[in-house]
Amino acid sequence: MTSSPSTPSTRPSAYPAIYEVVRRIPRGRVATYGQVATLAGLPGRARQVGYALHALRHPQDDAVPWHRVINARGEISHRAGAGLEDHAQRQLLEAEGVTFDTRGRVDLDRYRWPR
DNA sequence: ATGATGACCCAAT
DNA sequence: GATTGGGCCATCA
Repeated sequence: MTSSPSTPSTRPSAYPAIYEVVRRIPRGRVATYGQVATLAGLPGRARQVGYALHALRHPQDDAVPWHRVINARGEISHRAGAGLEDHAQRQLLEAEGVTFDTRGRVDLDRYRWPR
């Protein structure tokens, strides 16, 4: 792409690499924040991944399936005082065939991507 | 400019 | 298994 002259982060969503990786997660699979960070070339910066995803404002993103990103425990992470809106992520994953155990956790050995 | 927060992670206890 | 403490760095007040 003909060079992008440094593009200083003068505005949010300055993580094209992160969105690119998330976009690459196949349907019915999940990835952890740490994985996305590493795959995006930001090893150890898992927090920035979460921040970047939050910048999406959870719209109906088919372009960036944010719901396929979960934490390293296999659980869904959300802001404190999570309400009913947070259940959306679980429902979206279940709709893709991802199962949750009684504790609300996903079996990462089975659904983690890449394999 | 500093200080506190945060869709996190990991090792040690 | 649960808790504690350190690390990472962009964004907000």
